[in-house]
Amino acid sequence: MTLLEKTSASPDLLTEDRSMAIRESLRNAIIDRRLAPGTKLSEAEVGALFDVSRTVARAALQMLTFEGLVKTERNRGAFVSNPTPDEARQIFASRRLIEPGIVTGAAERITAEDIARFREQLIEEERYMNERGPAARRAEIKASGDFHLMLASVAGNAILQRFMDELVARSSLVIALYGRSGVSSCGHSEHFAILDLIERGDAKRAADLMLHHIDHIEADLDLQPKQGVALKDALAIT
Amino acid sequence: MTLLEKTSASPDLLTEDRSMAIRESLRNAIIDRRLAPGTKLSEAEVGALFDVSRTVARAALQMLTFEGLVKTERNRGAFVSNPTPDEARQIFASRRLIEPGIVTGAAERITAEDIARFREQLIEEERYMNERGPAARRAEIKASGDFHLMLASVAGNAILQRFMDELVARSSLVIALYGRSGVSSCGHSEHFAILDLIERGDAKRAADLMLHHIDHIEADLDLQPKQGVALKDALAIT
DNA sequence: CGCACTCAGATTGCATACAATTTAAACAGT
DNA sequence: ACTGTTTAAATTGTATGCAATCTGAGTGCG
Repeated sequence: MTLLEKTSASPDLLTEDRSMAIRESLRNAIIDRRLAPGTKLSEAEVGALFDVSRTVARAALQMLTFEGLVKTERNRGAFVSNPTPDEARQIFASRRLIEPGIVTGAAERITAEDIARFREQLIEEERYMNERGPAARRAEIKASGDFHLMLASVAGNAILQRFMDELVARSSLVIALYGRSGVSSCGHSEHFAILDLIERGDAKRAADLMLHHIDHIEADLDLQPKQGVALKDALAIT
Repeated sequence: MTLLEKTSASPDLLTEDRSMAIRESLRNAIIDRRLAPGTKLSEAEVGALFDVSRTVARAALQMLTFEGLVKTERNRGAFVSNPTPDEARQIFASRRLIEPGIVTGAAERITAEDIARFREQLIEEERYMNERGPAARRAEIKASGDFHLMLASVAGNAILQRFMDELVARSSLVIALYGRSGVSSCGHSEHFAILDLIERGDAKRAADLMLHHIDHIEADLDLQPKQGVALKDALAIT
């Protein structure tokens, strides 16, 4: 566990919810892979890092467990999730159901200012795409997810927004684990195209394209159930 | 807070997760309205009822807060959720996106034994429908929700199943709050029809009917935003 | 040399103690 | 009487202590 920005960001109203802040910080660390899947998150360690008691650290870990970013085993502790290929498929199946609805919802309610903000976001995403190195790659995955989250936030359904929060976060984990290549080179242009269709008010086509977009993301994954027979095979070979 | 079955049910493996058991128990109490919306759930009281410390009670309340069945305000405590009409609409909008997918998933994977179980469940539901009294009404709402949950469980997507758990629970609250009449007299026959279509393998029509079914449930609600202008109006009148 | 066992260290589960905050009740002033 | 203030009770937020459990190194035995 190395560098975690302690989010001294907003000392205002939100600040007085420390377990939430820790959750946010760990969440970010997980989704852009500063914390690798399988990493143990001991209560004492997390508490020490953020200068709180185990009680608060524990609460944060519980929340992350609920969102599926962390798996806890009784009497053993909390670990960064290591999604299986099957879980990955379920994540994307869920997104295929929800995101077209998000898009049509967003198309109805989006404003000109929203669109401007989206364009900015997409340009930033493009910047990361053209950079090299693992840091840029992580930032790219994060930014790519943020597009979907922004869409969810303008769709005006808090419940779906929360579901998407979870799904996008877990997708980032999956992409980092199973991603094949220069991931979103194609995905990025699709973001632009989706935004254009929404701007034009063509919700139907935008939703369709979103479906394809999700297909493309999943198609770029290498979801072989390697672990399932690993032991048997290993024994058979030796 | 009156009678909460202490679920002495399974003293076996599952037993060693007390906060989970408490969550389950409170959850049931909330969705069939033994705990009315707005009721305060103090940590000490919950702890005393289940004979655990505040720590464990608190964890249970945190989980319920995450699923939206309970709202907690900082330094004030936890209260049974009192969903607004707007939240209600969001809940049903979410279900409209997810449940057709659940149905098609279930249609692919359902077995003959599953179908038999479903039939049993529907018959039990019918029994409650024909009884009188608030207890039967509560049982009816619960059983009606269980049909949707069983569908989700055979669809084979753990994530969607969890989402449905939350949505169905919150729907029960909404129906109890805003329900107009002999709620699911129509809804029930639709359950049968949906099951029949699934059995025949006609996933498309089953999904369509599910959509209509959700529409019918929501149509039976009285979602006037009464509170929004209540104060202003009250002042204007006097 | 390998295997099982034991025991110490570390970590989680839970209860409890204390500090911070809210609530409402008593009280005083007008 | 009524309003505003003060004060005490109750409740939540957080830290910490103890018991239960797990892990792994060391040890003894085959």
